[in-house]
Amino acid sequence: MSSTIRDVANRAKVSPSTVSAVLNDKGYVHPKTRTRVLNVIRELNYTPRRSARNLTNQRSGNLGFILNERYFNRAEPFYTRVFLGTEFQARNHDLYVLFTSVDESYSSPKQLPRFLQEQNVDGVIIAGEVPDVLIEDILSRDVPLVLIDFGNEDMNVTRVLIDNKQGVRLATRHLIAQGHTAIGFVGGSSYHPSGKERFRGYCQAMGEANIEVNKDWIECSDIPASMELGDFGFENLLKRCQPPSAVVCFNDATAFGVIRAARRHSIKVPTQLSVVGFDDVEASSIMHPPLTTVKVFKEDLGAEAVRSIVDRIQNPEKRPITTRIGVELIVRQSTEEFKPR
Amino acid sequence: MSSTIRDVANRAKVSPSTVSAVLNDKGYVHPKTRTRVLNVIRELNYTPRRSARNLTNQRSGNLGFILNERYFNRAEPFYTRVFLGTEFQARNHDLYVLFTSVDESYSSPKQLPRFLQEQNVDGVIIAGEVPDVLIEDILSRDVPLVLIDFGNEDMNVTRVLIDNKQGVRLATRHLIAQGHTAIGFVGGSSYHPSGKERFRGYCQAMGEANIEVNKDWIECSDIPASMELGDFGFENLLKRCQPPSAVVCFNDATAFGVIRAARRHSIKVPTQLSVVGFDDVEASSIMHPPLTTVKVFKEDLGAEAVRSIVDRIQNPEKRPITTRIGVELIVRQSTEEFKPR
DNA sequence: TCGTAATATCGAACCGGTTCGATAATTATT
DNA sequence: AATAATTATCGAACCGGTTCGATATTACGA
Repeated sequence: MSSTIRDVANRAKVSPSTVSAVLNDKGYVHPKTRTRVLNVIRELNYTPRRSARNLTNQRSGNLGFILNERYFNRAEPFYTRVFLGTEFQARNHDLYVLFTSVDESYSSPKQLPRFLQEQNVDGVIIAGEVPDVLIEDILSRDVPLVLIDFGNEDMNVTRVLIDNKQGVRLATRHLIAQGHTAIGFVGGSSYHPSGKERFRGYCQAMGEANIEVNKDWIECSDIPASMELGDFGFENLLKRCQPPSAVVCFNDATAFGVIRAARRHSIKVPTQLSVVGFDDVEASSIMHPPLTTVKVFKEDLGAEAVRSIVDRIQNPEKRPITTRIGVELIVRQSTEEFKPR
Repeated sequence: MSSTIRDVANRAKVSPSTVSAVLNDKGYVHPKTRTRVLNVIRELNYTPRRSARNLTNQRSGNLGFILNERYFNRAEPFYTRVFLGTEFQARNHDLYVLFTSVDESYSSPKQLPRFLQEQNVDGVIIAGEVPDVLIEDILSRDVPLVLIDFGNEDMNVTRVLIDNKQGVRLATRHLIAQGHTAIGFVGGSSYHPSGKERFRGYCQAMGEANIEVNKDWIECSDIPASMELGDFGFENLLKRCQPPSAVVCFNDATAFGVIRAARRHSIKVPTQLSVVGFDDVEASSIMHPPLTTVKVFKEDLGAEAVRSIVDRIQNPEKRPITTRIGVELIVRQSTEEFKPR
């Protein structure tokens, strides 16, 4: 067995409490004693055991990261990166991140993630959409909670959001600057707050440029954001009207779907149709043509969520706040200057 | 504060040890007492605290999952899924998975992941290539270890591997069945064991069909498996000879690179060049044309690794074993019948 | 009916840290 | 020089479980 604090204490001829004081920089320790203890610590290659620390400190040293089963199964590259961001930042706070998924059908506290039942987390980060009941159940247990890319004002929860409106505004303005005026929008239901915001960004940019929005160009269905959403959406749009010269999409997956549908109709991207996405997932730069998109700093979302949750753990009395993470337009080759036919 | 085992004990008029016996199905407990205790447990909504259990049980209840920083930064969709597989299986064993990355430049035990220093894991899973020293350092600490898709025979470590040879054999045979004979191979260095095995699978399939392998068709460079590998590799190949009619690639990323290079040279995929990948990452089905590839059951790799590590934890004396996870050929549209020009 | 075995429950000790009040030693104050 | 304040160290108790030997009760066999 490896050494304990008492081994160190014996060897350094002090009491365990003194060793503890050295380890945690607490109370009075004579400099001479301190170095003596530190030397023994080095000699024995001693590190306090996590499980022991956790028990006395009445904390678990873990953060929970919850993802909707739907995203989980798809291994959504977006949320994966968000998770990596939390993991990275958690190290700075001497915390670990426990990952789990929660089912769409969540309805009772009995289905709460294991780490909550076992009080094995000091706080929880939820990424993306989950059932509202889950959020309520967590809040009612007085576990610090932070939502990433989800939640609304009246939930009274700390949130870390994407600057959706600004992102789509940038994307739309980019198309306008390229001479496009017939600009469509393919998005999802307005249930998810991001959906609403992104649509607003589109409207705002169009308004700012005094371009009238043709309702036929707008396609919002209730399917979750995905390739299918883009594919069916654009297909639907084509049933109604002539294709616009450019389309703003809810996210990259949607854009891939739009491009697929366009290809089916022999509409060339970007020559006949400019397409812009949102997120900048890995595939976007691999695709042909590489996708013009709004880059979301996914790791930053995660990192900021950890910062927020640590703040909430330390100051539980503080009111919940909302942080927005900036975005950046990445111009690639799925958009080009409008050429009248 | 939430209730403890003593609260339950008091309420049920038994001693804590009896409650513990009920919880763990150990020793003799009268059925009547058992139900009484169980009722109180339900009433108080009691769940034993993880940190307390961990301390007495002298275990952490955690598994460590280590990924090379290189893969980590790219959020490799492959290893992400492997991780998800471990997480999922870990639940069945009442374990949590702690994720971390380790730097390419690892050289000293001081750089060991935090969870090892703090003895916060009962076993470690390493996915993909890492510095050999890291493996040695972990083994020398007597921490159960399982490697996924890495390691060789003389390492004497439990491994979970992909059936690489069979996979590439299937892929190559598929091309041969389509009438191709000029079949190239674009792979990486033979340092990674998978690289070697996949190349062997190609050679074997060619041999079995009595097709002579033209060395010019084979391109192996030392770049890590990536789009660049495929791009440069195919570019190099074209400098040497006429393009083959089909190419087997080390993995999907490599295949994407080959397709990019082919496009640059106006070689149409699949009309003029059939391309087959390996892994079946998400992007492969999104691409145009959708990639024919060898599907690796990534979650199974992770799940099997957890099963192996649990086995190693419980039977440390057992000799390390190697498991192979099967593969499946997924035919999409990046390959088609050979048409002589 | 007695002795032994099986059943049932308990209390104390322990896991490896941290905390905090008690105490001792040193220094400052007047 | 006596007292107060500061510095330094310690020991015991505690966190919330589990373990295990001791003890009490019941069942069984001869």
